[in-house]
Amino acid sequence: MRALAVEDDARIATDLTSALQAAGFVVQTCADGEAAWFLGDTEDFDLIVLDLGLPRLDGLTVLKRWRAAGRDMPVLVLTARGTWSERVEGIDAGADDYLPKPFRMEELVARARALVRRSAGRGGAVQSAGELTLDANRMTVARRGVPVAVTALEYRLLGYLMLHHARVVAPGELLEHLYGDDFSREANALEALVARLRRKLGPGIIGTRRGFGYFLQGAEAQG
Amino acid sequence: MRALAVEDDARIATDLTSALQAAGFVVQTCADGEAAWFLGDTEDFDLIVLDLGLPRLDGLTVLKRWRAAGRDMPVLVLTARGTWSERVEGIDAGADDYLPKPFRMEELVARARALVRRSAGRGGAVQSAGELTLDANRMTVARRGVPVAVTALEYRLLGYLMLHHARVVAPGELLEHLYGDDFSREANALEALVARLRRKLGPGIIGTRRGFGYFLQGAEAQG
DNA sequence: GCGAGGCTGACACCGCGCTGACACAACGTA
DNA sequence: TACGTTGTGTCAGCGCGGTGTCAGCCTCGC
Repeated sequence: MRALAVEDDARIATDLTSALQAAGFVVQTCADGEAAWFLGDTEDFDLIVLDLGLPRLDGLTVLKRWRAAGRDMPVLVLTARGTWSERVEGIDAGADDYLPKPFRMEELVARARALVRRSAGRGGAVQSAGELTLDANRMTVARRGVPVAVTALEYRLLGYLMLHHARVVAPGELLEHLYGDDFSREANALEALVARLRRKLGPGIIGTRRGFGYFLQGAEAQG
Repeated sequence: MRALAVEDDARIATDLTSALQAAGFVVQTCADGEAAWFLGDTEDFDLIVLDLGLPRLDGLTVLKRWRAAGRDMPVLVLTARGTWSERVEGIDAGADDYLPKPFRMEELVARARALVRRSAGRGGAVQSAGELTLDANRMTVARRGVPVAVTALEYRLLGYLMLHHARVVAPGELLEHLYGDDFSREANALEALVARLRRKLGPGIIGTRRGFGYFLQGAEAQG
């Protein structure tokens, strides 16, 4: 974990550094707004602790510029003045958390850890098998990175096959998953669906085991 | 946006509700820990405001149980006692933010909004995706910098889509977060809402994936 | 070579999603 | 209180995309 501590009071800066280091961060410090802005914009930090009262460039301005530039690292703001309107201002400028001086180092560290933990927990719901990639967020399908337009039903079929990509899935099971208890469909509906999908995806994606069912042709080539 | 306010003091609960509603949340309240635990575990909220002093089940316990169950919605904790050790305890239990009583409703709302935005990985009060810009303070919308007059409901729809601008949002989810548990509306209400919004914003902003839902058309047009 | 299971193109149908018109409630105003 | 205004849900209708059905062909396995 890399942390940047922006603080012009040398004593507080020292305390900050040692506290963060004790919590496992690699700490870099800087003492004025211009330098902070440059560092935060050009380098990658897992956390920034930002004092608002800074020489050369105000902390709030620095923060706003980072956010305007699309930098979204967690920023913990420190300020001497503790009025509520100040705090609202800081939060609206894009601060992730706020701590009024004076504060206990234990609390700062706890909040720092919480911020980092939270920002780490953002992942994509993208899964892939073989050449195929499904994006559950955008509901899109791609083969070798080339997007393929699929309908809702086709997507669900692919999703189920990918979920069980290591085995051959029986037509009955697929029908049940796609349509639930509604057995009004003929078995051919599934075959038509697979055919359309194959036309869109090209060969080598959906395989057939005659008499057993369908499977995703991925890493493991089934005879 | 759906918010749950857990607060046993009726007067504070009322104030909370109206403040959050004014900020565009659909608010549900409950007054004891058991009910809060159940609601937070079974339903989907964009934000939970949690008082620690609760009858039947302590707020901290409720929070820990949610986290243990893998529920990761943003939780803003309120407490009467403002000692720093208390705060550390709350944060370690999984709180995303902390506000000691007494507090200003303005600050609570600012923090609430910040939490919600942050949970989607974004910073400031002004957020944009593609050509669209939302200002959470003024509740205004602009396309390419040109302001567009939208109603409260339209704004909330856009806000939710922008919060989840990377994914396709199902109609059911939109209905739930726009109206809460009130299922009196026909699905067509949403379609009408989207239609009106599209007329105001012009084409190329709100996209449809037939069978899936709606999404914000940003830089990336889907395949 | 035969038969059954699987594939495919054509087609029809259905329902999803869009739209304009209307109804009605909430609100401000004269 | 009566009246416009505004916001929003409801309704009916419609176009079209998605999907099931069908008939016929292909192909695998014996």
